[in-house]
Amino acid sequence: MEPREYENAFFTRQGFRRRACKKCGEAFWAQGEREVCSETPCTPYSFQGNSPFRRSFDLSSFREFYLSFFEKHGHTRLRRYPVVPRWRNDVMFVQASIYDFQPWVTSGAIPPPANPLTISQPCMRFTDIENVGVTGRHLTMFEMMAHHAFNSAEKEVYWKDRCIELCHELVTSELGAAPEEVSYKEEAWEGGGNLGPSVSVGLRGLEIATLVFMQYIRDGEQLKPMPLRVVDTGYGLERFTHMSQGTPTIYEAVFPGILHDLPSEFTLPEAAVLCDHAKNFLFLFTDGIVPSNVREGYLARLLLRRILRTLDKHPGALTLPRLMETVVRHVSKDFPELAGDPKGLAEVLRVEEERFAEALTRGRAQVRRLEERVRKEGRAPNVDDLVMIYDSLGVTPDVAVEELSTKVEVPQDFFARVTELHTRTPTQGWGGYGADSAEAKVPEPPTSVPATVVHYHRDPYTHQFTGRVLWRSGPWVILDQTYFYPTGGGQITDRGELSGVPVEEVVRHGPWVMHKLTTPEAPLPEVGATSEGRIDAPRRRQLMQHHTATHLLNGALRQTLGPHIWQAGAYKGTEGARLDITHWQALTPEEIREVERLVNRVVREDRPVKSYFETRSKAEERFGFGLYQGGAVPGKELRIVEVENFDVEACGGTHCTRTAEVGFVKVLGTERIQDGMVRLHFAAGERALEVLQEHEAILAEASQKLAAPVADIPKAVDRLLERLKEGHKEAKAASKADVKELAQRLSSSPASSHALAGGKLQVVAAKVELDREGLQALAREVTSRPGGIALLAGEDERGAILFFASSDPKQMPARDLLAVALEAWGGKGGGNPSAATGSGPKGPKVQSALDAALARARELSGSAPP
RNA sequence: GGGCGUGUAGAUCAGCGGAAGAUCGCUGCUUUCGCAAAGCAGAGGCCGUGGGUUCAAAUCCCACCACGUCCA
Repeated sequence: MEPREYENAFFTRQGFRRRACKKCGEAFWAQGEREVCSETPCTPYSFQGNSPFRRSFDLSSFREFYLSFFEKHGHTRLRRYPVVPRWRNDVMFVQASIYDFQPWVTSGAIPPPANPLTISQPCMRFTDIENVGVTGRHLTMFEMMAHHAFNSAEKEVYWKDRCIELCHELVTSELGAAPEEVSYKEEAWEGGGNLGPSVSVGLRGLEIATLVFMQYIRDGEQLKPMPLRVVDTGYGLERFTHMSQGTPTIYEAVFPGILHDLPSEFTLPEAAVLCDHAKNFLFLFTDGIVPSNVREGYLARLLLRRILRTLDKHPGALTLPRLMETVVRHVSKDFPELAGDPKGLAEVLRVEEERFAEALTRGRAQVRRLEERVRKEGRAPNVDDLVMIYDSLGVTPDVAVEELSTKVEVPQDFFARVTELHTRTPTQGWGGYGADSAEAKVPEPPTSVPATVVHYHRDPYTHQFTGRVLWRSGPWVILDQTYFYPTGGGQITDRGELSGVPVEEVVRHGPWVMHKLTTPEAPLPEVGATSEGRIDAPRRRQLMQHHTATHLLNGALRQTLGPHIWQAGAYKGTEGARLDITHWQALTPEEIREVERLVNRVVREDRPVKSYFETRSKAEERFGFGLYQGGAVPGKELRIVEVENFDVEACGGTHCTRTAEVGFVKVLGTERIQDGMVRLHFAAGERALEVLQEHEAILAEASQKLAAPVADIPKAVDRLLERLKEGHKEAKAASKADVKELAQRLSSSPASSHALAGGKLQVVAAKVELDREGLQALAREVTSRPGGIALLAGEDERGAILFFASSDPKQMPARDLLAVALEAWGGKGGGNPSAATGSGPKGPKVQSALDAALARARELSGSAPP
């Protein structure tokens, strides 16, 4: 960034001068004669016990102080957004206040909810998790206070000078810091393909805020100006609070109430982990994260497990539920929603604690076994083993060392070694959202084509209409208006016809709804002429029923299982629909029945389903962020779908206008698609009836085949299985008896039985009609007698098989006998002294192989041939 | 989303190319007034699923499924 990027009217007016820090050499702006910047290490930490501010704040009072300051200066105050950004798929958590407005607002797609605005946004940053409590200032969760302004050609709100002026006024005249102590350090900022100048605000060795001016789009080496210039600021609420109190660490300032209420065993480094992680988990849980072994859920689980390990350091002093109760009591004063699901919270904690205990017991046992295995290899367990133990068993090195009988030093860089094992995947850019595969194939219409007017929201029942053709490219057609619903929000496309030509797919692309004809070359009215549209009505009706049923089911699940239920995904097709929800264990049959009863009761009550547009901020104000069940919806206005007194969601789909139209809802099955997530398959309306009819037909068929009434099918199957098992047993016993008898016959027949070594050995050599398994059973029978030697030949589809076994492997090794036979025969094989097997071609040579083996046996026993 | 680990008797696991094992539990018998215990005998296995390699696969290779775990 060029130095002139930092020049502004405020700096000039107030006599700020640009200079290089005498210590770090970096450029900063300040008043007075400062020679070094005000950040660590150039300026040491110097506010503990000596705050630069006039008064002392806690989190609550500073937040209020900040927000009302900016309100006073023309900003609109916004409520916090969820810490889980369901409106984008490139990040798991909100990590800065600007995330709330990306990508739709920052890209200019929709206007900001207010402009300028101010907010205090809870943010998650898990990178510092190891440092919590250790450094005295790290947290995994903090609130980023911010004031944002979005400047466009139409509306200039404010830019660098006013932004810095507001910041400076807040820190100096409002809070009381000496103006010459504050430094504004230059820092080029870049992220997500955008960049611009930025200053970090330093005071007494602490960076307390960052002011970013997003201004350019990177296009290779070139910088292009952004159409929307964004003032993006971030003020650390916890840091300001810390500074205002001047406490030794940030934790005393941020968690005074919780720290006070903890048992005295837990002092600072450990207590900080408890406070920070519990508070963080509470936000995650409230905003819809359920512990799991992947993605966001894994981090929620990690927090809980770190808490449990910390609690274990003082056994009996404090339990997880008690800790969480304390944290809820304190934190919910400012965020009442955190106390909204005490039952669910208690249940998830119980399940997680149980799972952790199990994992630990299993892990410890496996560590002991691993040590034994390693010992057999003739070495002692080493650090690599510990890394492996942690990585794949989840047993931390300190626990593993307890289990091992030999001492292993855990190196400082242990966790770095673990990280090294995992190859880094490149972080995803901004291209991810909104670009589904269907859209990628769509041709780009010229921008002169007017946006499509859509009617399916207002009127989902009209199936015939006329529209003027505005544009066409191959199979793709844009009309001035349409009733066709394009694929979106988990609801699949409408089908139908345009002027008699079948329409196979409809997609939304930017401002247009594009209809795809099945035949690209089909004749259609000229551009400018009108075309008759006809929508496949039964299909649309089924999709509407499935979509409304999804909302009913979602509402019923939340009512039955608790407010932690969030929609994690959904699909509405014609054959059926599915809904994925966040939940920590599989649904029980009784829970499913209860949900079904509730859903169908709401259907019978024939409640109105209202859909209407509402401004985003008003809707959020009225219904909260639970609106975003289906992910974020673009637009200044949200389309609200409201099932009276039951469920409210922001949704762009086509819906029944009364619940009775859904007809009937049946859950067809559930599965745990991953830890912390349950999928429900269901059907509604006509399709539900069809499915039940299919099931009935299947039952009827089963009933007929079993010759039992439907009600007796389970009993009939039980009997059948019992009989099958008995039959199996009998067959096994019979074949065992057969083999026994065969062995008896062979060994008493002079043609196949040969006494050697003066009768101490009995060789049974014979060709039988048995496969490999049969030969083995027979050989076992022969060798179970003292001195028994089996030289058996049999066959399967692929050829002849030899199976030799010996009860006296020392004198009469089966492998050696087989070797002789193979030589005479030309087959392949091998084995050990007590058993050997070979295979080769069928034919007379098999007999000579047996003869050769028998001759060899005679030699070995010292018996002369007859 | 990616890496690693684990799937063998009801349970916990061993075996890791040559004829499926141990411990606990279960059943029966002996002993006892009865219980516990001991002794003896026995039942119980598609060695996760599907391919492949091999004379021979629980064992080696590939794919999939399930569970666990770590990292983004």
